[in-house]
Amino acid sequence: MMMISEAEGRCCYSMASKICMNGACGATSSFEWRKGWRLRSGGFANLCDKCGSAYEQLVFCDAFHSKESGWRECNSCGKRLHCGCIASKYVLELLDNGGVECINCARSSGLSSIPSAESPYGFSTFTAYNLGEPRSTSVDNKVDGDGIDKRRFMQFGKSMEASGPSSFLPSQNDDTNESLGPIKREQVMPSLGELGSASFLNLNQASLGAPQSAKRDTIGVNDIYNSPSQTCLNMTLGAPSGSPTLPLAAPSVVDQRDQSKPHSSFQQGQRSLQLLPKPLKMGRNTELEANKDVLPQRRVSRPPAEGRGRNQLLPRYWPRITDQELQQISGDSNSTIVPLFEKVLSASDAGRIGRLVLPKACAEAYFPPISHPQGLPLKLQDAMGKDWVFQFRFWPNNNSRMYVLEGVTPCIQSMQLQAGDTVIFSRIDPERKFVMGFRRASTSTPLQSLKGSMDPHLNALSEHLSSVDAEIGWRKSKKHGSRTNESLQLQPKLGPGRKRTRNIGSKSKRLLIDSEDALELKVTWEEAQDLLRPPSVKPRLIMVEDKEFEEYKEPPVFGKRTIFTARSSGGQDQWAQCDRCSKWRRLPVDALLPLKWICAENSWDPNRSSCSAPNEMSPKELGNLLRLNMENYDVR
DNA sequence: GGAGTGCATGAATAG
DNA sequence: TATTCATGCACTCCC
Repeated sequence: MMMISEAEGRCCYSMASKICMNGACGATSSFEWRKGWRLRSGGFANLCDKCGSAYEQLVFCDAFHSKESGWRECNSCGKRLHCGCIASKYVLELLDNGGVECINCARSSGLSSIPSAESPYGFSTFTAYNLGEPRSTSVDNKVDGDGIDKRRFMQFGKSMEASGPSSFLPSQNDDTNESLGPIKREQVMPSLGELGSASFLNLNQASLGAPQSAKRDTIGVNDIYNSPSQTCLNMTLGAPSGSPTLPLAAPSVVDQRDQSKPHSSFQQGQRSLQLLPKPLKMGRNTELEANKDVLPQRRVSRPPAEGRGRNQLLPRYWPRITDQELQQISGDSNSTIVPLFEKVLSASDAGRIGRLVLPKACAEAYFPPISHPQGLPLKLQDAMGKDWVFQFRFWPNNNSRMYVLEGVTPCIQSMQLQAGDTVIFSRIDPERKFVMGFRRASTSTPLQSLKGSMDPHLNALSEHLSSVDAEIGWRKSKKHGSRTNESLQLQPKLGPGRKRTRNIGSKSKRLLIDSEDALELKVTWEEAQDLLRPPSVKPRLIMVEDKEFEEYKEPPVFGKRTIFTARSSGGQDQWAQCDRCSKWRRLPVDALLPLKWICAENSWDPNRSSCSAPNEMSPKELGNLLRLNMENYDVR
């Protein structure tokens, strides 16, 4: 057994991974390094079970690996330090020129931005090692910017992937080093201070050939944090600008495999699609399908591409965005928009109380870990490009946590959101900026409204989504175009928040809103009116709160949307599109169709009661006709 | 008295 | 059965 270099330190929680030095083997073995453990005088390295070669030890901080991960050389003293996580800010200072200085040099030169206040977490010192040059064993025999064999990381990633996220999230329990047992998310959330200490681990790569070369630099970390409450998490992270602000946390974890295999969000989406459940049913899908040329893809839920424990996210929180949109949004830009999760606003969320309850799994997967109920300020950009700072915090709840964003009322109001609308949390990479889009409940067409944003990417997203909105052909008449005042007026007497909730259905909202099947019915009142085909009996007109309603003895039924055209000779025709072949068929004006209708059901015109029958008009004529009449689209 | 805060409760859901 | 999460509600603060 080989002795790993002497080290001492404390760790929040971390995954120590041993990777076989034998490139042909590449086996990985990992063990958990738990908070409070101290490593002294080796004992971790041993021989690979697979091939007998010595392991190289990597200490792997699960929580905060960033894209800056890698070996960096101090501009001043030349010391090479492993910058493996955000917390390594405290051993490395980013310089304006993109370089780094070790903290000692930075302090000597007065450049260090790291405050000297006492850490509230009681960590006094930790030990950093100058481990010399990391060896390259990468496939291309080249030390890349990370300085760590990418292939190995990929293998490591595979190993991690295979074992699942929870398998490399050891317990954070201070009190015991006993068998880990089931790991609760709560237990693996490091405190800020813990994260600070975690940086040590990323410095602690022992080199087989020269463990004796390790020089010790004792660096105080009792000055890492002033106080958690003073720490504002700017989600615009990763900019190597040398900004003096402390990048105290990453907005989300970037898996090593994600780093080693960079891919666009579109690609992520492609990958994710393989995991998709049944496509989301949307109201009007019949028409949308029939218009494949204008809407090639359905809006489907996709599992988020990254994040701690993303695999545990419930599908209801999967962001719904099409690959086409992602591709176009990503476009030629170097930036990619990574949809993280979305949430349908509850009455509480949208109410004046100003608290938006975050799904626990999402909060823990994508937002910075917090260990104190007071949480952290979290900066997000809204749909208009305006920055907001919310308090991201949690409440203890039944041995668990309840995560909330506090202070969201102004933002919610500025976006004119209400219960039932969907807030979509995304991230723009590589800027790693969190953005908050939304989709109105009043329309199932994409309305992640980001128009007017100062951010070109947001604008691109906005423009695109808006165009998709138009392209979908889900015509909004003028009376539908804006947020439907009528639909709002359905609840005019109800104040915000709780009382309206009763109408929404309280807990049953999960059925009413979140169910993908139910989304088929997720339309505004006015849109619903358009979809209703009242029986051909004369309604009785009644007045409810100054609104005129038609009352029928029999319930209306959903029918297929058709269009009506005026003949030059007078009279009207009704046109319906076959759900199978997409051809338009002329029907009697009084024909009532079921929601799904195909040519074979065209009992009015035997010559066109088959999908193989040609269109009645040339495509051009039909197009003109439809275009003309779409403007006055009359749905019955 | 209204607004804000923090925890408790219990229905819905997942495992 | 455990967990999640929407919401109720008691308490405190402030005008």
